[in-house]
Amino acid sequence: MDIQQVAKRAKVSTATVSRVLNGATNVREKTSAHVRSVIAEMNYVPNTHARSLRVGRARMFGLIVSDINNPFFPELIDAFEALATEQGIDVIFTHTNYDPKRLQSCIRRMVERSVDGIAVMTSEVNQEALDMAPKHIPLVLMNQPAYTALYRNVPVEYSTGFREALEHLRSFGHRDIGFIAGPSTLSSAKRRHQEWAMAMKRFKLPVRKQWIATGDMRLEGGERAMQQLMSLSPRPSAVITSNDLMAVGALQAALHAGLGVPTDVSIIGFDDLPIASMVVPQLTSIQLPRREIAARAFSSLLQATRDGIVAKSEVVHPRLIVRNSTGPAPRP
Amino acid sequence: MDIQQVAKRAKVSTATVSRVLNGATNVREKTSAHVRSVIAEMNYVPNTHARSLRVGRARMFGLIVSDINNPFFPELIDAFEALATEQGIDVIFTHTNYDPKRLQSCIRRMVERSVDGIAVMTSEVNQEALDMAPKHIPLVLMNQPAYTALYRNVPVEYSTGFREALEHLRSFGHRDIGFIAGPSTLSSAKRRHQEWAMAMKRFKLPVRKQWIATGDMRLEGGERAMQQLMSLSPRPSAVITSNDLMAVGALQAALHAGLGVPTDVSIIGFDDLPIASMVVPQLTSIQLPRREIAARAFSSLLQATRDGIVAKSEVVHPRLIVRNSTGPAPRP
DNA sequence: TTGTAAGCGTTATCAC
DNA sequence: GTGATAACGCTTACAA
Repeated sequence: MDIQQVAKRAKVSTATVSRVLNGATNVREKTSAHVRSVIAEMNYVPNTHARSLRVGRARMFGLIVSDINNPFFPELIDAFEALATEQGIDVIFTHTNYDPKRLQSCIRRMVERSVDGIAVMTSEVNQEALDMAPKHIPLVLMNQPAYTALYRNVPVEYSTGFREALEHLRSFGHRDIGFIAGPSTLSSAKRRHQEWAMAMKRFKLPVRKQWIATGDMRLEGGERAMQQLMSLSPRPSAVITSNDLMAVGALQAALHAGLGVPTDVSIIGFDDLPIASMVVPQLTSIQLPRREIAARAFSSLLQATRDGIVAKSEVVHPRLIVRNSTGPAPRP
Repeated sequence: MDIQQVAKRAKVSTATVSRVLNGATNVREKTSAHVRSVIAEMNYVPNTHARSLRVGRARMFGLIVSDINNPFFPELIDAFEALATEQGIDVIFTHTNYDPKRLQSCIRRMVERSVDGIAVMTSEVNQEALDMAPKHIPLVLMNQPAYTALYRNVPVEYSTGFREALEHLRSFGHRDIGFIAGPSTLSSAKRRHQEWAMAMKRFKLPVRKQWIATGDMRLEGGERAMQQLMSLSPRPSAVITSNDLMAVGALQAALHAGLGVPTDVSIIGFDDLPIASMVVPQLTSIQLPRREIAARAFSSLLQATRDGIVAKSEVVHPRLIVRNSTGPAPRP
């Protein structure tokens, strides 16, 4: 079933069918209507491979994330896909499972499909993998300041989030603020740790080594880190964590240790995942606006394919979502 | 950059390059090695559109789910994609947001890309949408007994899960068991409700109308439904819910009402989402084996494309994951 | 406004 | 073993 058969049945040329298919204006309305009816009647569906081969563009974007099982990503994917669909662009999607080798093969496969652009929304990237993409395919990265020279970027200004968090805690009278960091091998975790420390200094709050614990970014890690922090004397009256999963773990550890949240200790997470509003007490969390990140990435790619102009990389700002895991500092 | 240039540079014909690319055996090893080195040197990547156009198959499967934001799906997608990658098959992925109209356009877009098979892993399907796919493209559905005549199917035997759940509760001395159902407009929710009722009858447990409440499949709905059930007298000593989100809501409602879980009331969820093990107490839940569903769907499609034989649709069995939200029935 | 025909990059057939 | 070449289904000059 191809355009020839439609043409024959409609008694026009393939060129005319093609014009109708692509909404060209230089077709008599009567012809167009007739062709459309034949198309419908025959249940004809054009072959995208032939079109892409001919046109050189595929009307397709690649989207790569670290880990679809990480609740951070589904909403990002959703938003990206919605925007793409709106523009008649399909999304071919893969994830790397945090494996740099896989990033490389992901990009390669997308290049083979000659996608028109690739959004690499992983927390880690490496030059070797990015090199798989020829220069004419635009790439956009998520918060990778180190690569802005060669690629588009969606920068995330973590500091805004920490500033809001510390303001919030300070307004409740907290001064003794601990941090549960992620492994320093993860660049995003490292960055969050640094930004927290900088924000603390800016607010002239004491940064004590022993009030910084490290977890594995998972619930259990948060639990253990919190146990450690809560066994100290003096111990922090508030704890900020590097992600929500560890915050949930910290919450459970605190409750388990007989401490009230937020009466004895306040907890702030990072990411604002759906889980944040499902635990009791609901978690105050620094929200990374996932839909906004997706939107910026998408429009950056779209611009690149449309007119080749490099978008100004507008910065995305996290913001604090206040719920019930934060409250006044306990009297000493 | 195409196969011609590689051929010229390697001083062979395009046919030979193509043979090397596709691992044909009838190429002298020396020639093959030479061509491969030229390919590497030139950083040549074959064009999949041209190949698909010529070969007629795209080495690509379509995967459609209801809602990527529903934590049920990411693991399914992950598993499906992993299997596909193993076979050198790409996955083009979309979601319908539970919109039947969107299912139709999703399938249409996949047909345009001439995928080799489509996994429709939505809880709802409709004939009109499925009709978009020509007969030569195999479709596999998830638990849609009504469509098995025309399409492949991954049947899910809900009853196993409910049987295990009721056995578990009965061993704890529970007889008064309530149910929080989903809206009967959702076929999966309806099915779960029916299966629960049938299992109750099989165990000769009393099914009381007032012990069946209805929620919206979301946390809030479970909360309200549980409030309703807990205000009854007598009230059930255990409650099974139609999904985990409502179970979490029910859990919170119970705790909020001053009832201990499981000391005063036991709760069992359905799906075994990640959240089930993150709440306190951790939720006992009927697990739908998502990876297994994905695997069955994938291998069914693969078989269809390989040898056209219709796979026996092996039934998937849910099973009970026992955690801490269930315990002995309270003494009356 | 419509038709003709070349060509996009592969692979498969046939010849050598 | 290797090479020449005709498709695959579409879009787009160019011609009419």
